[in-house]
Amino acid sequence: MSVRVRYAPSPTGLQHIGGVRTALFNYLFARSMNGSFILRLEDTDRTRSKDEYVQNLYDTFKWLGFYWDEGPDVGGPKGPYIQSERFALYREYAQKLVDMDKAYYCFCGQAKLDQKIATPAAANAAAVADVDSQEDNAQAESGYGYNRHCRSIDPAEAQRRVDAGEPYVIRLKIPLEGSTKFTDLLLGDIEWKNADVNPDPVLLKSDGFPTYHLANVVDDHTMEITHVMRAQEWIPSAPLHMLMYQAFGWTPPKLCHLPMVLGQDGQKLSKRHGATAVDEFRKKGYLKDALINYVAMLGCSYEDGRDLFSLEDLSRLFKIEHINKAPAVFDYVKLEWFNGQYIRQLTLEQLAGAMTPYLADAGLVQASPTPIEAALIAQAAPLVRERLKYLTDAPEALRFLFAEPAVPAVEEMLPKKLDAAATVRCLTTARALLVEIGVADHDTVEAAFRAKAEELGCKLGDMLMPLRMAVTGTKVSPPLFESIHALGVEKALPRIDKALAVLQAAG
RNA sequence: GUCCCCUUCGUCUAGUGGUUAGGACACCGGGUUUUCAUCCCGGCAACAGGGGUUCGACUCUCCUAGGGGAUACCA
Repeated sequence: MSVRVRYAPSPTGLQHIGGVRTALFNYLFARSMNGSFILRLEDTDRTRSKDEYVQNLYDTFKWLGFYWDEGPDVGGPKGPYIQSERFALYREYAQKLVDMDKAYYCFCGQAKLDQKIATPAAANAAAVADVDSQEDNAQAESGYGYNRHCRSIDPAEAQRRVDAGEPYVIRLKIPLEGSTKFTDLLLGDIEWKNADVNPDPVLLKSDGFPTYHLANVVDDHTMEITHVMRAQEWIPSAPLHMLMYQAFGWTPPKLCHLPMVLGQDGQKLSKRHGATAVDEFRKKGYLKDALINYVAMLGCSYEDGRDLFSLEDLSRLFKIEHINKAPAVFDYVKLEWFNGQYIRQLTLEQLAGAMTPYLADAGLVQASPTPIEAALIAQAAPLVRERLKYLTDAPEALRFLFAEPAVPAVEEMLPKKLDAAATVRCLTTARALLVEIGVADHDTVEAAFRAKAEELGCKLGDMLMPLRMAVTGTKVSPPLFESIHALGVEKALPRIDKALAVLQAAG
C-alpha cells in the first residue's frame, strides 16, 4: 500500500515554524516514499478559525514551494478536505459510537465544567467556595478532568433528554481498567494505563461540531492515511485516538511523533522568541530555501558532512530513522548563516529580482522598476551578493545608487593621522584620477590609485576612505570602484565636489 | 500533583560495543583584502551522574537528576 500522509493545520493563526516543520517532514516523507501528501483543513473550532488564516496558509506554502497531491484547492478522491464541509460525517460516526455503547451523551453544561481549572489548588478552592455544588462537581476526584458524571445515565433516559432538546455533548467511554499500547515509529512502544487517559473526552461538541479527536480519527481513516507524523505534544492524545480506532474496529495509521522545536530558553517556540510566523521570515528578507534547509535539519540529519540541501535533495534523502528524539533549539544565528549561503548561491539575475521588492519597499525604486532602475539594480547585484545576510540589507547597502547621500561631516572623512588639508589633497587627487582614467577597468584604476598614493606618501585606504564617504555617504560600502562604475562617474563628481567644499571650509 | 517523552561541544548534529568521539553554526586567533563582507587556515569546546551487563561501554540495562510536553466543548 502506498504511503499517504497529511498536514492537517487548524486555520486559527498564521502559519508558524512549528507547523511548517511538521508539514515539511510529512512532505519529505511522502516524497521520499513516492507517496501522497495531503492537505486537510481542521477548522472545527468555529470561533477561532478565520478565512484570512486559510489564505495565509496557501500563501505560505506557495512561497515555500510545497505542493500537495490532494487538498481543498486541488481536490482529490477522498474529499472534501475541509472539515467544516464534512460536518454530517462526524455526527454520524459519533452516533455510531453511542449506539455501540462506546460513547455517551453528557448533559453537564459548560458552566459546571468551568470549575475544573487546571490546577488542584484552584480546583479545591472552587470546590470549597461552592459547597452546594460539591456533590455535582464535574471535576474528577483526582482533581483533573471530567468526573464521568453522565457516563452512568441510563441510555434510554439519555435518549429521552436528547429528544426533549436538552443540550448535550457526546463523550468517549475510556475503559476504566487496562492499558493501551501503541508503537511509535520513532519512540518505540508506548503504553498508557487507561486510568491515565483523559477521562472521557468530548467527541462531539454542543454546537454539533466534532472535536479534534473525533474529526482527526474519522478523517485519517476515511482518507486512508497510512502514517501520522505530528509533534510530540500530541503524544498524550495518542492512546485516546488508539482507543477510538479500537472502538470503531479500524486499523490505526502508523504514528510518528516528531521532536518539538524550542526557543533559546528551552521552552516551546513561540512569539516571544522572535519571528515565528513564516510570513515574517519572508518579510525580513529570508530566502525560502534557507528556511527550508534550516528547518529540515532541526531534529533530523541527512548526509553527514553536508550542510546545504535543496527541497529536492531533502525529498530524496529523508529517512524516519534519521529523526532525533530530543527536542531541538531554533537558532536564528545559524539560520542567518544559511540565508547568507543561499543569497550567495543566487545568480545575479535571481538576486536582482529578489532584491527589487525590498528596494521598492524602501522607496528607492518603483514597485515596477523603470528600465533605468532595473539596469541599476542589475549592476548593483554583484556588488552586494557577498555582503548580504538578508534581502532587507539591500536598501541600506545600495541607497547611494538611488538617492543622493547627505554631504558627510568633516571628521567622518578624515583618515587616521591626516588633517583636513591632507585629506583635501587626497580627495582632489582621487577626483583627478577618476576624470582621467574612469572606472571601467577596476584593475587599472586601482593600480593608478596605488601609485598615486605612494607618491603622496599615504596609504591607498587614506585616499579611498574620503572618496567612499563622499560618493556613498557611508564608511561601509561595496567595493568603491565598482560602486562608482555602477553609479556613473558623472554622478560621482558633484558629490566629491561637495565634500571637497566642506573639507576646504574646515581646513 | 499525575502521566508521558527526552539527555553527545554554547547550539544543530554524526556516531548503532573497541574512534585521537567527526562535521556545521557561534566564538577566539591568523591569512587574503579598498571599508564592510566573502573566502582560506588554525584553535577552543561534549558523551548529565551513579549502579549493573561485558574482556571492553557514548553505544545495552536500571536508578537518580535535569529538561520538555500533556492534563479543554483549542488544535
